[in-house]
Amino acid sequence: MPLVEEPILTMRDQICDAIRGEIIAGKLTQNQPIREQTFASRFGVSRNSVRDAFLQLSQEGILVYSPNRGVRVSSVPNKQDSDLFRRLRIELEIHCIERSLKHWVDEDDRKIKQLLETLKLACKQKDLKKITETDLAMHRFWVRKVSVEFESIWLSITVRMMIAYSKLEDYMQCFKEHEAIVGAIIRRDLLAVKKAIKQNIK
Amino acid sequence: MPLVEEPILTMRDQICDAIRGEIIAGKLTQNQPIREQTFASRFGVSRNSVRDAFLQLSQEGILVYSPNRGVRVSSVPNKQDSDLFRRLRIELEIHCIERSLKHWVDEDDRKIKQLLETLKLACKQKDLKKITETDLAMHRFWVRKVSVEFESIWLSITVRMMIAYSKLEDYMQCFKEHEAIVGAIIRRDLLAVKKAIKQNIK
DNA sequence: TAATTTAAAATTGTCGACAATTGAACATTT
DNA sequence: AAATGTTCAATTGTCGACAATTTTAAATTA
Repeated sequence: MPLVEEPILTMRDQICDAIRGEIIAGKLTQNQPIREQTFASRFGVSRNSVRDAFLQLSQEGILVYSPNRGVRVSSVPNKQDSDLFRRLRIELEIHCIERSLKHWVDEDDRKIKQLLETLKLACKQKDLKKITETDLAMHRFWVRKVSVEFESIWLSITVRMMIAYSKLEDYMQCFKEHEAIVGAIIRRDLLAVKKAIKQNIK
Repeated sequence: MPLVEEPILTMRDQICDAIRGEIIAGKLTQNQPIREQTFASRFGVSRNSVRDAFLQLSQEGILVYSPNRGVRVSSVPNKQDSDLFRRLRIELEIHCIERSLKHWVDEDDRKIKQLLETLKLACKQKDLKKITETDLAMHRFWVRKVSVEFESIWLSITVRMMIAYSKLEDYMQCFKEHEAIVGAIIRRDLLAVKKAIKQNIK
């Protein structure tokens, strides 16, 4: 039996992750309507399960829900909103990383290095879906380590900023930024972590 | 036809509002399990609609969801978390109020005064459910006026802080704080608004 | 032809039924 | 007696069917 229980991934969560990934990777374009049946068929489940996922993603903010009219991909935030999101996200992540470092163990080092390796590979291969997935997973790691309470707030802020992620140009830059964060974490250099986080979140 | 469309209140939203109200007013206690069938019967709808509401409230953070085990009322955040929530909420609300004041019309003055009157009455009557409802509605007013995008983020932060709202002791203090905010808004005195908001959110 | 009305198809909303899972009470084993 | 296994009731998860609503297309009218 594992010391720390792995979170159970429900069908809903799997569908959410898939749709979120496609949106962030730019496969589903802005304002494009998304049909329940389409995804029900794709995942081989009933519309009901897809509805649950749509509802969750709407609450998350990456989808916009209109009664009787379904959901569509949310629009990218304007500059003013983005700036606020950025400030909120930095404050949240720095808070989380500061707290999580207090209970950081070698196993965490291993996991975060592993994620960094995955990111490196994805950046080399210019695999946008993989890049966004891993990017999200890394940040999620230290947020979730503090509390699932923060995770949903953090996620709803972060996904909005990432809707336009597909416009990312310099892939290796993304890797370097995360390399800086991870390096600082491993050295337990909180100040450097903060600096690296601020440079990455923009 | 109205100039500004009133948002359609779905069955789900109505159920959410009801449950949220009961939690904030302390009728549903912390960690108490909440059954789908209970609320399905109460509202005279199928479990499915209640499930939707539970899911939304889980994403919002006021309920905690465990696969195959349903939902329970979330625990009140610890001091450290509360402090962060407070900072995030202040930053969010001040941002929203600053922006909404730019398009503020007399009709908005009227509406906000009306809400203040409702709050005053509720405080006098010591009607906790009404107080929390109106308090939430007032802040929601200027957040929603900016964008529904912010609303869900703001709500998920705010409801967590309000789980312990039922411990409120001095009712009239609550009214006075909001009177200060509304007064400053009507004078279009942004600095005073900020100050009043900071004093209220704690 | 353009605007309006009507009909249909597509889509979402709600329900009841049943399967899968959990938790609790009870029985069995060591 | 403590630990383990078993049964059963309660609860959640998933599905297909149909109702309600919206969208699209066609028909009608001016």
